Amino acid sequence: MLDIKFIRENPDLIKEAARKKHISFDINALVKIDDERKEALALFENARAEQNKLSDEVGRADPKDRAEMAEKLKPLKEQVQNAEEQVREITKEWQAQMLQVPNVPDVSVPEGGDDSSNVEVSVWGEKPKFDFAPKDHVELMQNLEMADFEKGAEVSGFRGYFLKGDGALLQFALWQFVTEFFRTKKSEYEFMVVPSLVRRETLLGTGYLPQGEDDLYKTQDGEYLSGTAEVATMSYFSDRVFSVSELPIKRIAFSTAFRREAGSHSKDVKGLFRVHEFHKFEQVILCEANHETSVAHHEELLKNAEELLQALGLHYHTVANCGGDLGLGQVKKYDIEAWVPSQSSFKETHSCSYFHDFQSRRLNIKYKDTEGKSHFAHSLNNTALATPRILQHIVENYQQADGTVRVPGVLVPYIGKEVIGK
RNA sequence: AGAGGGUUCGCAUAGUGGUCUAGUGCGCUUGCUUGGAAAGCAAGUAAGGUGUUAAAGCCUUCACGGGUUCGAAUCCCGUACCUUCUGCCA
Repeated sequence: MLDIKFIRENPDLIKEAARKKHISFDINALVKIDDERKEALALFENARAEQNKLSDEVGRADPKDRAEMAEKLKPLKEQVQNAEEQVREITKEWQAQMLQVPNVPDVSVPEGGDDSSNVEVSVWGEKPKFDFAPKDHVELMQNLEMADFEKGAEVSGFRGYFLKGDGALLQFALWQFVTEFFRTKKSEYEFMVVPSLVRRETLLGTGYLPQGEDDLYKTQDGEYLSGTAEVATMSYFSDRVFSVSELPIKRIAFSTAFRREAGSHSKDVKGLFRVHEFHKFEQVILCEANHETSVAHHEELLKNAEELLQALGLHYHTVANCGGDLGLGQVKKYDIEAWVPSQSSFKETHSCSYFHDFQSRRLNIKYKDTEGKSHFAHSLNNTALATPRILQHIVENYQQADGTVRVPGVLVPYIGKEVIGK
């Protein structure tokens, strides 16, 4: 959500934002309906003021005169009701359109319609060299009895999986590793375990709805299963007014995550990369409403994720996502993609975005500055670690000729062995 | 899941149809007082919209959404949430 005043004052910015994000949005229609809304509002407010005044007079009058006076006000009542109805209808349409307004992407966001236009901004590490044909993670993990995909599909459905034995242990090890990482090295991030079962408002607030309806599971009671801990974590702070001294607020939140993956039927159909149910540690920051502050925290979130991947010894690169690959509310996004030998390509492990006040307007998250003036906070988030996805990267990069898998050094203490499969 | 109770200005409360323009206490801010503080006294103490050079004014908000009425915090209906009891349950 953007400020309607800002939208009206900067129509060209909004048009340019829609173009760059490859979203169709008619700003003229919005301005027109906003004019109508103001007009209807003025009409209603004037009628209401008149009604308030006259009704008040009835109240002050001698009781025996009241009935007669009240009778005369009946036409006015009808007028007020009509005016109010008018406002209600226009506002409904106005709100629907306001939810479609794209946030303005940063000038540094590359042009492009989809992820093929994302631009590499940095690379870390090198491709592992194999003197044998590397296997994919499905084969490796099945051979090592770390996962069962057949039974997964049978029990859970398409994209279902079981982790077992060392596969399950590896996931737990990653959770412990990332927990220790934040506890000891990033202690300003407070831990949270947050719900995945969330109400519609939370998804509207974070910007996943109304556009992402198809990607979300919904319960028969009307709640949704969230696709990321960001949703509940951000919503935790909704309707709050912070003092500026409390900012920035940093959280590392864990939850199960659910995604329908509608429209991805032919993509990544095998294995752990794209599943319906997974777990994620998510970094979330709320900070002062200042572009430079947002950018600084964006870089910080990126760096945290990079430190984790470096500790795990995974070769990765970072891309700046192009306009068409940004969500409605995102100002800028970096994806981190780590190397997958079986596909000779980088595959996403992290997604790092900032939103300016797009989310906090919808969620009503404010703070008061030192002068007591209130502002909507800025928000940002980045994956810290998502499992089981990253198991693919680990087992493939750490595989050996005999089909065994070395355990990254930082995980050895949590698994109690250096090689899986011996 | 069923039955009951509840939701009011930061907190606690008052308020069952018309000066509620939401009272009071606490808290907070400022001033007076004081050597300084406390106490006391006084004043102030929400958010959003509209409007304006600025303001005044006006509108909305007593969980949310409808309704009744000239007029709703107050009456009616629905929903959400909290809570108690019962049921179920890891």
